[in-house]
Amino acid sequence: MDLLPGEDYLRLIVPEFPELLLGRYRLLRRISFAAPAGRRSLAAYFQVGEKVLRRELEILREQGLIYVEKRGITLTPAGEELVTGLNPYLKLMLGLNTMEQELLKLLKVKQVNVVPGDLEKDEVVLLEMGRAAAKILRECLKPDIVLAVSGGTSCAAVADMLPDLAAPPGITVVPARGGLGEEVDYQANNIAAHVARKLKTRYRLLHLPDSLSQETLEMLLHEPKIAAILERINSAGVLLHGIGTAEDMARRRGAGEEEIRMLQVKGAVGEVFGFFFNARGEVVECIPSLGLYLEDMSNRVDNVIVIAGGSKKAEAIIAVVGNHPRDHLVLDESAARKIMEIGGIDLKTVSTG
Amino acid sequence: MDLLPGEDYLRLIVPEFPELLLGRYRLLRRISFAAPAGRRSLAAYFQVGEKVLRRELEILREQGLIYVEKRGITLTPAGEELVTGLNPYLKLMLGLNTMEQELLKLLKVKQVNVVPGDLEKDEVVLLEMGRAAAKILRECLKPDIVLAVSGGTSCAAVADMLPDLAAPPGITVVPARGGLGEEVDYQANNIAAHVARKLKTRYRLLHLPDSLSQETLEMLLHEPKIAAILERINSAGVLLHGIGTAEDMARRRGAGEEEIRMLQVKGAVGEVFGFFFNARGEVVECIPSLGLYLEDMSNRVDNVIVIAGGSKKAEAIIAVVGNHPRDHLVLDESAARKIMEIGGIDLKTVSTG
DNA sequence: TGAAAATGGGTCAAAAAAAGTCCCACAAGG
DNA sequence: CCTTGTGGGACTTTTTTTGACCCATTTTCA
Repeated sequence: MDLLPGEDYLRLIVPEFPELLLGRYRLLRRISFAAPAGRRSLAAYFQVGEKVLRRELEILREQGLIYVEKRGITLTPAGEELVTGLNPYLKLMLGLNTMEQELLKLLKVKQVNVVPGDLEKDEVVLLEMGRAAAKILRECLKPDIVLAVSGGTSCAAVADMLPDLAAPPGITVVPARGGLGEEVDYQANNIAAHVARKLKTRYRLLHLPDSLSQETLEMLLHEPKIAAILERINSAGVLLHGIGTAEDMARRRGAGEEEIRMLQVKGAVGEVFGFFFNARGEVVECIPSLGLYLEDMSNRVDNVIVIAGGSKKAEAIIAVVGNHPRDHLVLDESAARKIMEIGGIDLKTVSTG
Repeated sequence: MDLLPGEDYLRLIVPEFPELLLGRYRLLRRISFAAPAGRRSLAAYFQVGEKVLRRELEILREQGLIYVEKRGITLTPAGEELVTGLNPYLKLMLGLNTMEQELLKLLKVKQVNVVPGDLEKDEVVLLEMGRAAAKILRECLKPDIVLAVSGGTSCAAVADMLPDLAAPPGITVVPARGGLGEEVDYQANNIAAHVARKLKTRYRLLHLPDSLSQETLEMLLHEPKIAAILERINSAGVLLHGIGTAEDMARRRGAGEEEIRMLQVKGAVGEVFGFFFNARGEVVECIPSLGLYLEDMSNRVDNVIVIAGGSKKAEAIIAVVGNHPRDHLVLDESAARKIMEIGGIDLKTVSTG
């Protein structure tokens, strides 16, 4: 008779517990980000009847976790504390801790952080991931280093969730690579600036037109100002980047059907600031631009933080993080599960909606 | 924002959880002791509709915790493991651990063990207490010592729950005191024999008629055989005894109304093998008999284990254990709560039915 | 400033789930 | 062999849940 962890006992004897816990946690989390949230909008968000939501809210109100006022629903201080403080226990309950252990073995990474939920079903998960990555990022920052950030919604979320508290002095924030044809909100330049503002430190941008020819790039490379910035970028001590699926990123950057088919033929599954990888982690294509030289990056950058979520990115994450050493990986539960599935490891844990 | 223990978080966000957990735990515990148990008899036991119980059983069956067969309901191995293994987590959840801490401060005792539930409402609790005390008892046993046990239902439960596994060699089990007019099943002699059989060791009994005069006792004292046994008893290295309320014990031993009124006048609240105590722990009356000399007992006995349950015994427990050093105290949740209430300490914990 | 939209609260009927109450076939024990 | 207790099934009644409203108020945006 070996003693299982108490969480397993709880799940055995009260099987409806994870459902209740998760449902309310997601509700509180949503309120936390969407406050003041309306009853109807919440019901619409969770695709659930208005009355069932009302009952849940009633319970939360009785527990003193939410204020429910004319203007909407807000978290009480107790609710705020709960939604942040519950996280480690929730991870334990969902078996995410053991999942993190497994991912450590599976990938070339020193630390894994799985946040509960599915980014594709609940956008709040992205912000939670951002919060987690932001915490790690702050711990990596040391005086006088260069922090390089990539574009994408994930990194934007990190910037959003960074508390605006001054970082160690002398830090410079730069984009990892410039001119990749992203939407402006998710451009590396924009995010670098955003992060720098939050950290109350300086930044340097790399403004490049999209899709330049190789010759033009060569010429730009000799421009003193650009060369100076590139040098800064390539002396980065911390790198924060997201990972995209090859197809999505190609489309988002305006590739034609022909190019996408070429990528498929070449076996591209993942993308990191303009470089496309196949499943073995080899660069099979890249968008012409300037920035970090990916080839030997892992040797020079002290801390590489990767953030990516959603089950559709599982393959891409394996391709990149499974073949290139990284220090920190932040992902969501659905991506983690998918990676485990592809990796042939199955855990008997509760599934999250 | 201080981090509360996770259990408090769980109670906040899923307030119906303790109810579910406790209900099913009690159900499993009952099945464990009453197996094979019938659906109707269980419903009658818990004073609950047959259908509600049927639904609970359905859930437990789905979880693989019970076998439900024609002959009745039995625990599966998983169920057995759960009902024993869940205990520490349950105590944590109910705040019994903190309660134990408080009782340690309040009473003169080195170790406290509070078992969940109310002995007066659920007889199974007595057996759980017996199990807990039995475990402690075994740990106290060393070769060649004398173990003295008192009478009462609580000590009988300890004997019942002792696994019949050979104890260290040379142990002698004796009754703490003889001839107190108890019902035969709960007489110290009987329990001593029962315990000895379980421990596969020898025992010596002290057969005395009830209610003897002081002169007769003096004479018996000089009988060589009796003197020899008394010497054994007073060399006890381990003492296990229960505690009774003064009134109950007086009645059970056939006292008249007049005597009971006298006890009340003298302020007797508790009783330990024939000695009646007032609230300050002073002996105010005793049933004439032979056995352990209570006065200096605490000086000579290495380990004194006390077992008592039920809220009505709270006063008696305080009187005895609050004034005389004891080593181990096993009690039930209801007694513990009542003691805390009398002691002026209120914990905000969930109440158990 | 004013209208439109969104808020919580309340109500009421329909629907679903739960609960109470049987009876039945079967197995065990005296 | 019969009595007693067992689980399972079926049925009705009751309770709860749910969905779909409307209302008064507040907020928001033009």
